[in-house]
Amino acid sequence: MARRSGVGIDALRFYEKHGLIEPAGRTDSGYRIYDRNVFERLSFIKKAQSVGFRLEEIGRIIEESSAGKRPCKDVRELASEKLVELEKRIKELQRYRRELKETLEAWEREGERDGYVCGLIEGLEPGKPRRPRKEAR
Amino acid sequence: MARRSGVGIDALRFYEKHGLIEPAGRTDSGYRIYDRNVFERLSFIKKAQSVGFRLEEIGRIIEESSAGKRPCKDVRELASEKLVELEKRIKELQRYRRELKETLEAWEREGERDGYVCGLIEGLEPGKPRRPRKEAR
DNA sequence: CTTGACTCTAGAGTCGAGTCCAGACTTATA
DNA sequence: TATAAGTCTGGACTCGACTCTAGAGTCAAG
Repeated sequence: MARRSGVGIDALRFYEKHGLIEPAGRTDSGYRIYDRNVFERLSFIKKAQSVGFRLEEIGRIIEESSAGKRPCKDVRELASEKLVELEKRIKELQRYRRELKETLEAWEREGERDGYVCGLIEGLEPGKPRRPRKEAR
Repeated sequence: MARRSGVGIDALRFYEKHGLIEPAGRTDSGYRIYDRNVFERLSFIKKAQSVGFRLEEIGRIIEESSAGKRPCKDVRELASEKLVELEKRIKELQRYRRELKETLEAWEREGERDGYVCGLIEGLEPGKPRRPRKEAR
């Protein structure tokens, strides 16, 4: 399943531990048996992640769904929130991009500038710190 | 200094521990004395962070700078890399936004859809997982 | 029957940028 | 002088989504 889904064996077990998936059964020797449901579940998880849901949220959605509720209402609310967050984040990053680009261009035009450490950076307008993240692989 | 710079006393000490700042001295009782240099250093750090440098990179820049080298060349290289990363990241997020928005609009038009867990999400095209980050405060 | 490639488990480690803690001390105010 | 509020230290903890480790068991091919 790890090979076919491209999810990574440890990730699979991690999902299981957190209630996101459940193998269909075990062999006599204890090996997990996965079926098509799990494959679909994984694809669901990937898609949900790709639009910004955290695993914990995905877990809640799945839970409600198997409890018979239609999770779509909650999903929609969650998704609207995600959208707002996403737009904020994009604006922020675009601001950084603009600043960085302008700075690089100014550098091209002017050569090195004097500054406390490096005029390149000191010439920037003050900005809020940004917390970079590790990228998905 | 924490109050005037808006940096947070623990962050200040964290920077010190990692060689990014250095108090000008100590009082008899051991209290740190900060001066204008530190204030400027902090402002440098904030700006560098805001365009995507990690503390470790900022540290290297400062180090080279105090070793007498002009770090601007390295900074420019680093900055170009940052710009590329930033643009990649923005494109990615824009894709997520588009997908999420379309999905939400489709939901508005069609009402709930059937799906394995929630048609809302299953209707999406496959996408790479995204690792959400904790936002800067 | 051995070798190598796989799986199992529980639990620890990773990344980045801090934040929080306890327990001891210092400084300012009433 | 008592109290409140600040600071000192070193180290542990946080977040999210994995990833890695060790040590043991299993499976297919030669």
